[in-house]
Amino acid sequence: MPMSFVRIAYPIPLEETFWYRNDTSTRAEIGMRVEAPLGRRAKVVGYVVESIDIPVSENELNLGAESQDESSAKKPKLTQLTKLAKPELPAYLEKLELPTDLIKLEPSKIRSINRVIDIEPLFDNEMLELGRWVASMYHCSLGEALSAMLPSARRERLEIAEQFDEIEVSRTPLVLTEGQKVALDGILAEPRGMFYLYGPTGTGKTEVFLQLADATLSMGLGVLYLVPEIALTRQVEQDARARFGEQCAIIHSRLTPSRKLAEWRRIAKKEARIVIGVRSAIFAPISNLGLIIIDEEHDGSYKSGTTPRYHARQVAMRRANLAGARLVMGSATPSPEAWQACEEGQMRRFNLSNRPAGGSFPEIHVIDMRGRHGLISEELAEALHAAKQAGRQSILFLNRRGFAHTLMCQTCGEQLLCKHCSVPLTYHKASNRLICHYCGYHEIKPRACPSCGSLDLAWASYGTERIEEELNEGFPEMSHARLDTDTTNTKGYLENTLLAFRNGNIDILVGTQMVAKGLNFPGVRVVGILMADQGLAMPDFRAGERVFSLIVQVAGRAGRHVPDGIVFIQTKKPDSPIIQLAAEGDVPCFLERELQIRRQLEFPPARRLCRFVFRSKSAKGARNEASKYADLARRIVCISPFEDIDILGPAECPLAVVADNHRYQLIFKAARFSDLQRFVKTLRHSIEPTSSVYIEIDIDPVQMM
DNA sequence: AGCACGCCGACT
DNA sequence: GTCGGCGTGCTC
Repeated sequence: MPMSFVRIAYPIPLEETFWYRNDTSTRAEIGMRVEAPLGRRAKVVGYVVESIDIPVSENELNLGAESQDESSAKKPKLTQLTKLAKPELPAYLEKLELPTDLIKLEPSKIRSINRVIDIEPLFDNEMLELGRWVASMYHCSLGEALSAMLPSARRERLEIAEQFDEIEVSRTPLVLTEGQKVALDGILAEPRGMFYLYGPTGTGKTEVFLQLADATLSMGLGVLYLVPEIALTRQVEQDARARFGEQCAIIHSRLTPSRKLAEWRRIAKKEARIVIGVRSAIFAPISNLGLIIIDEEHDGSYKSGTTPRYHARQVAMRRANLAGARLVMGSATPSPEAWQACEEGQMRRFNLSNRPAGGSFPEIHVIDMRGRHGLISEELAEALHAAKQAGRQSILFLNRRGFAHTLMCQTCGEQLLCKHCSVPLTYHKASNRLICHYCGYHEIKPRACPSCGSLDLAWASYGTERIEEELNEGFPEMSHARLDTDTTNTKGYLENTLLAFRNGNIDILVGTQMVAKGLNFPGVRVVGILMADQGLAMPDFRAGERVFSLIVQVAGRAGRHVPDGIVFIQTKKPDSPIIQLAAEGDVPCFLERELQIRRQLEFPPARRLCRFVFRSKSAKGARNEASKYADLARRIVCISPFEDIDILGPAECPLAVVADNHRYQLIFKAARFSDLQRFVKTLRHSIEPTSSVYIEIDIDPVQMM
């Protein structure tokens, strides 16, 4: 009986793959899942990534083996796989090239798989290749990459959607504006390539996307339409089904694993030719891909927060390139990365400026909160009352993603920044020190503000609860409701609150990010952005980018259905260019400024980053391991041709302890991405990791917490 | 990752 | 004296 071996990749943080005998009654094939024993575990699910058939039986093979004495005869007959390479063997066997790691293996160690799980392969060659690329790109095992590509994607850390969806999809094609037409024709004129639709909310990007999808489908090609992680997708789902019918598959986080798998199967069977989905849908097994769309390209949910920490935009570029498909992304607030790619000509940009529906942009006021106490200014309070009297509603938005332990001068709004990294320093009360979480720089907390001399240095932490208190005291005649991830965990709360607000039963809606993109309430007149600068206090070079896009998104939404909308941006940093440019809605100017700063400080996209996080139950263990890597990294940089690698740290992570794990980080910077990748691989292969310290590797990190 | 082996603390 | 803490090592 001929022999067959399969190479199995497991979704565990081990780079190695494992060989098994493929001798179950139903044979395992490449791309299938199998259940096999691994170490002390009786059954682990893995993926078949290679298969070898040897057209001789073990007995035949063993003829040449010197197995006189009992001990070796007792071993399984397959003693010498190496013999296959010997010239005495028949010619057809000589040609057989066995994988070297299989030959080296002691045959008695090769176990058999328990069972084959799938009837047909889940991955074809193309998808396996993509898996290999993901593994290499994001420094994880092949099994981890493949696992992330499957819909059932084990526990894909339940992400709480931070926004609810109001993407409006018209059920029938609409007449395009001139700008939309130019974009559509321009994109269709090129058989492939990357394109960007830039335009404020309401300028009709979605309609262009949909007509592109229509055109692609009618050519018999598949379409992938990525949208941000969203809480309420019913609307998109219905509209998309109405427009594309049964050939449309929808993948979002609220689907049960079994429904996700069902949708996935429909795609694999070519029953669905257009997939609308969140980040992980970038791995949907669509054949003959002709178009990938990334809506709200700047959105952070496109970056995975768990291994492999892939960015859907980057995977999309790879897939589009391999398939010869078009890649079209769009946003009102493009990421600096995408903007730069447009400027450099890697991507062709189309600007949309006219609102087809004829909405108007709201009146925007920046309110200086310096020297004031409380969360709601007199100006805003007055507007809230006026809105109530006019029978209209208000939304108070709080950017709670502020970092509570950042020191700020209460008089002038000055923030204490690291001299080397220009990110806010974090105050550690115990040591009375200000620490930089990028490079580890620290200083004693100054008594007075270095800018204005004020002694009123403090860190502020306000939440949505605090606003509610203030509303209870100052606005007893108005009803209000709070919407954030704390309150929406209760089932039905989100839906009920939204309904009540829409029906006008609530005067003021208080919320975090969640309300930022769901402001399509016709009754809303006043939008208050409280502590608009709070997000700037994050020890993260992307803080400005986030604050900016949030304000612009909020303001842009307000003008859509509210002809007389008023937006109040309350801030202690009214002079901040970020706040000012956001208030003016000057996106190109912001991005040019931001790109210049990034070049000066050598942050992305001017340079590429890789972040290592070392976590361990013991702080010492994590710190030592981080130092060990840092030392080695510095030595490698000295002796190897990795001249332009910068090493920051080790430093404690901004979130130093998570779930009893102490965390330290190292950041590597390089001008050339290929250098960074080679460096990271060299570093990892020249060190013996300590098993009690877990290392997370993040290429192009987005969240640095 | 997960599972067992192995060597130091407070207990029937 | 034992039960059990989780540090350490291994997985075809």
